[in-house]
Amino acid sequence: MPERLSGVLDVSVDNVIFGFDENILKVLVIERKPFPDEKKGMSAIPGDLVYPKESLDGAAARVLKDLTSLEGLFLKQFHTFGDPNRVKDLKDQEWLTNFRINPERRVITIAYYSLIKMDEYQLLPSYFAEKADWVDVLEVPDLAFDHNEIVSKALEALRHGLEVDQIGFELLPEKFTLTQLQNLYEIILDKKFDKRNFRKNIKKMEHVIPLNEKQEGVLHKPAQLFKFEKDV
Amino acid sequence: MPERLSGVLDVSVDNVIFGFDENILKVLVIERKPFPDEKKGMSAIPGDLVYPKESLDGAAARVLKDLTSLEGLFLKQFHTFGDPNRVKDLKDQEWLTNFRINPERRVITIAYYSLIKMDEYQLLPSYFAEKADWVDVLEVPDLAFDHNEIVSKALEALRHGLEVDQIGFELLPEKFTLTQLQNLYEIILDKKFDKRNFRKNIKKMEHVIPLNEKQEGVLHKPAQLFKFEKDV
DNA sequence: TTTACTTAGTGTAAAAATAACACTTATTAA
DNA sequence: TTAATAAGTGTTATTTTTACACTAAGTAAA
Repeated sequence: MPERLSGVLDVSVDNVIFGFDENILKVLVIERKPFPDEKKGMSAIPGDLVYPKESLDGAAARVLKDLTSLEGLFLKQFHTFGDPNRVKDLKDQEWLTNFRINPERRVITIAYYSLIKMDEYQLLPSYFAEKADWVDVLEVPDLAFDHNEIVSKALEALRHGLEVDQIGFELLPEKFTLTQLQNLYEIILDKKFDKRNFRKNIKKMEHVIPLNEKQEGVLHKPAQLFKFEKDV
Repeated sequence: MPERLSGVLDVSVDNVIFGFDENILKVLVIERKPFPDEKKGMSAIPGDLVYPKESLDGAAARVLKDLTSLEGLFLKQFHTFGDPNRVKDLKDQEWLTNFRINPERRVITIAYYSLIKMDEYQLLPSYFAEKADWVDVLEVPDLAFDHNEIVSKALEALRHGLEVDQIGFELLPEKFTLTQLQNLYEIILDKKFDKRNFRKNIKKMEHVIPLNEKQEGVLHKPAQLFKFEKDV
């Protein structure tokens, strides 16, 4: 009978939150409290251990709320990371010693991503996080553990998800213009589209519905507004 | 400071192994040893707890080998299942009581799938598995825990993977005919293709290489053989 | 009231990809 | 020689994708 072990691994969730704004795509990183002899805490993405009785999706939502105050996001699981040597850095080990009951214990982590409109949410750092901040997706700093790898896999998953699952509409104002929508696609996919062809494609989507309203307060020809209808 | 718990979850891996044969797609299920008062052990897909020092991919491979003797498969992680109530069935609980050190402990499981040629592998059940058998993918029996859900998600992932990642060529003999290849696609995707159009598409794939050889021993016009070249 | 500025909005033609379709060919066995 | 079987092959119509440039509607300033 093979060796049988129990309870020697910890399970965490980590969230890669992408923030979208008219012109840019960012990632949410938190900064840990520094140690007494440190200038600046290490940066990381918001994640923490899963409680014994909660679902993974639930844990992801709770942890995110605890660390950043963000709630109500659509969090999509995309990969589980479990390299036994995920914690290579000395600083990371030190941090674990201070904040975990079993710092030496191996942790596997289930990673989620989400995409939100930056300006609709306020980031309020918590007990654990010195601050929570947006960083450009192309200039992600050195992060704790294997978080840089997690972020880059999340970006792949996000791009894939935008095309396949039509995530993304949540990011726009309730009433949006086609130019705003095109912007969103271009920024996330890092790719330009032809205006006319883009609009032709959108017109095929049944859940993008034209409204009898126009943009107001702009100093040029006002655009028609559209809304997104979830269930068709 | 929020409650912080450690070591209260177990981590397992589960493998959904699809077996392909000229005409059919099957799934590998194992049958557990029955209890003394049972006629027949419950069926399940091969999975077990992860050891403290092994990678997840490594655990998936080891567990699979232990339970079925299959080795050297390409195992692809596709989802992690962690519902706190994964174990609903009374029989499942009973089984855990007999075979796990901490039977009441919640288990999250990282699921993998693979696809192999059935006739190239021999299934040898192990200590834990009464037998290991192939069942038609359309007639999967009631399985332990949430294994039915895992299998159906795996099938989705497989179909997606066949088109996107060109998994699938491992399934064919080293030298194969285009009809065999078409068969494989048709069975896995459960969909018919036009012979001529299919062949046109294959000719675009640089890694499918025609050989100067023909099929032998068939009682009809022998087909040209092709091979699959991994790195282009 | 005219002009300048800004972004919205629109159609067409060429090119590429996909879909539909049926007969001839090479081999073996009787 | 014939019958049986699966292999192999091209063309045309349809659909999808791409490339491309001017006019329209509103605001603000002269």
